[in-house]
Amino acid sequence: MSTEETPPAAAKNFIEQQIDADLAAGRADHVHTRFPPEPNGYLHIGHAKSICLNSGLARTYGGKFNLRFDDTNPAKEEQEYVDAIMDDVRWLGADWQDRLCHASDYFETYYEWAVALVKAGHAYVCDLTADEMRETRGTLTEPGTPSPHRGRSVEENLDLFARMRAGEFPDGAKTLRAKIDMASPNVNLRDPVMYRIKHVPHQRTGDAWCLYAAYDWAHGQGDVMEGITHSICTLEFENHRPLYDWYLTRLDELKLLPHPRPRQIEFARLNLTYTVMSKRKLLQLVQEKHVDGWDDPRMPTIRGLRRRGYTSEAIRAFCERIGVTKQNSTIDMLWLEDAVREHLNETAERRMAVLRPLKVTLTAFADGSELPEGVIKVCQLDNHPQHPEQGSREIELTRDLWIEADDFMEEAPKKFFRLKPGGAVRLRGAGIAKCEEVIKNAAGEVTELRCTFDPDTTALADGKKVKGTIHWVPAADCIDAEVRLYDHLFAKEDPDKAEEGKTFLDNMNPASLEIVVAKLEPELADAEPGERYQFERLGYFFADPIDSVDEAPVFNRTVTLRDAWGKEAAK
RNA sequence: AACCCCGUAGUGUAAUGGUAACACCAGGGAUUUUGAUUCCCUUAUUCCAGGUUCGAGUCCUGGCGGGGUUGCCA
Repeated sequence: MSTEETPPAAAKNFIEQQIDADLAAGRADHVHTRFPPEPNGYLHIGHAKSICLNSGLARTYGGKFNLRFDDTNPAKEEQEYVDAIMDDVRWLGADWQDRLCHASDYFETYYEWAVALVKAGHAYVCDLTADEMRETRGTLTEPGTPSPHRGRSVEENLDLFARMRAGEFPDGAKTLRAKIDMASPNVNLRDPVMYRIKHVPHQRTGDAWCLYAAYDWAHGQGDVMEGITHSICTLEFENHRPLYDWYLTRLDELKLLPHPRPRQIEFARLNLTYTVMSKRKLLQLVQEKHVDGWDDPRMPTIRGLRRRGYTSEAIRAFCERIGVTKQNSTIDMLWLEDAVREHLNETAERRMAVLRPLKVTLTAFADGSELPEGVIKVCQLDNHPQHPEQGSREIELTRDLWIEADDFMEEAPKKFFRLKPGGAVRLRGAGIAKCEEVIKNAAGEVTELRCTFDPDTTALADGKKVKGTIHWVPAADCIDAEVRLYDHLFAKEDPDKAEEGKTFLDNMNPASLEIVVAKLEPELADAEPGERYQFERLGYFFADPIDSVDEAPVFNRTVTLRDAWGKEAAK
């Protein structure tokens, strides 16, 4: 038996605590959650937080999780988004099993319930235009004034509502409104609109309806149709909760609810540094072509992150780590990057690649003896130093090599452990190279290094230890490949904090993408699209699944390695 | 301005009336054929003022600060 202590139970977030309380008090006897996207855009990392939260809650409590499309506004919604959303939710690992739901599945029930509310005197048909309604709603400090149609008889309301459904009136001519309180300090309760007329075909119901439910008169109703117990949403819906509850209470009084009443709980949405999260801005970036589409690897969309090379494990770990509260906060992008580094450090095989090549010619052995014509040494490189079971591969060292231009400095500071004139460095897995000569072109730029080579990898002939190790590829036996180096899309932590007269677009990072033609070790010619590698000392790279072709992979940099030297050098 | 929500190390979160803590970041050190990984150490925290209580980060009142809300969007 081990004497390990049992790990402390993970601290519960406030939602879990409330669920515990509901369970203990008998307000619920199980947990059923849902993720309710509107199919009018692509999912982003903020949605991932909600998906992980909702599906995670179901898993933790042995409950169920639904995917429900909140498709109540056909003017904005498209099938393209539906397909992409399902694919992304599935990729994230959330499982809705056989419960793929749509608000549009309940349109008939919503309508029947609305009729019941009309009959009970809780709703009325209003002829006010949108402008008139705004004018009579009052302000935050002043009460609104009742609509002149507020007192219509039940019979008249029923007749008008039926004719609304029948398509007798043009868009915007009439609405169905809940009769609540025009003087409520909560504006949402000032006779909110339940139905508006839109003669727009719906992607699922076609021309069946010209009447569409507003969010508030749909969401809680969808929840209760599906037996949702805990309806989790973001903070901006907090002021809607009284309305959410009001509708459910009226329906409950009329004994119409098929399931116990769900409970709405709000949490703070995710904000991340160096990016924007609003659907509107993301759409703008795509439409105005500031990025190459929704799946541009710089986008915070799930599709962008996938194309960047992020793993769903990393995103789930990130969502777990950031916690759930009601406090508005902005998470440092470092947390996301760390999560993917952590996962890829464990799983990605290592390879060598040179992003900015500098020619190196080996001229002789360190003892002065002559180098062989072809292969000097067959080097064994571990695919994963921490996991030897992942095997190794061979790279043939020849006289002509490429090394990273950054790994040589003519006038190097004392702490620079790489190559410098007269200095020595270890070529990873090969041996030690000593820089004997620096060749320059007419412009004075370094074009080649001539080095002697010692196949002993540990120390110099004089016994001095070699501190630095650099990566390299053989010049004759490497492949050229396009590599895309991505950085933050925005140069400012908070892109929305723009100067007077400027917008978030002015804060875009001009260096968010750099494309280089890199020299890759021969093994990488066989990289399959979608594979991830660590290019040693550089970062994690993802073989682009769209642009890679046979024998010619294209790599996207997912994230760099942590770089202590970079920090030191920046000082 | 009215209503609602939120204020705990730099950041993100715990502590549920009983010794303020964890992770990341930062700084320092060890190991290392990736300046990576791994390991060790260090710094620093309850917005303010009253009140209740033996005892308050926690409860109450007031202030201050931040966010949300005035779509026939969700």
